Amino acid sequence: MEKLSKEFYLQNNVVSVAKQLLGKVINYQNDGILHQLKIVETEAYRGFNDKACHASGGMTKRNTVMFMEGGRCYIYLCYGIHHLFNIVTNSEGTADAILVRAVEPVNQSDYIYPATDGPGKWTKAIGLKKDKTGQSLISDELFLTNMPELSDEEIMVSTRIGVDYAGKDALNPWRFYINESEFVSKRLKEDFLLSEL
DNA sequence: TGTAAGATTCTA
DNA sequence: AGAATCTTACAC
Repeated sequence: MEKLSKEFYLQNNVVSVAKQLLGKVINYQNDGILHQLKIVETEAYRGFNDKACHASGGMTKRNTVMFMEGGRCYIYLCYGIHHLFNIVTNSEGTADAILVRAVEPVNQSDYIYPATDGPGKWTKAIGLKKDKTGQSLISDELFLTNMPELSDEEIMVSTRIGVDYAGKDALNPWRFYINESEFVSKRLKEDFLLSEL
């Protein structure tokens, strides 16, 4: 499959890119194994005007990579335990990023993996940790491959999980997931299909 | 140097 | 519903 190019990550609408990422495959070379995981759940975080975003208070040591040019990963430690993986998008100076909340193994033999139905779970399953933050997604070690775009009838829209502290911004419908996937981390009763928007 | 708060997960 | 667990950010 074709590797996603720099141009894909440089798009300036992070909410749109979060939708486009559904169905695409994360390829991660680790321990001599090429892990291939299909993205089934994402959340968009906007650098500007989004209190839920780590960059809303400006640049810090942790979030510096979010301000860099799109096409890198931003991985941080959550609750002292979980390594959460984000895809940085847009041009340099704009701190947009997309959290990958759930994936499913591509190959049948990969189902030996531990659970991959949560943002902290899937990174643990393949040994992807915060020491890889800033890593290019156009590298041989870590990259995404393209897949046919999904239709609006297959995509569910939702509010983002665990960001109540963000007040009004917590209401933004910026979480997306593949409805038919068994690996989605959480379903809310108010979620709806993108085609019904 | 001290402290409060997590983009979560697991258990009771 | 509550604990686990520790880095990060920011106040003093």
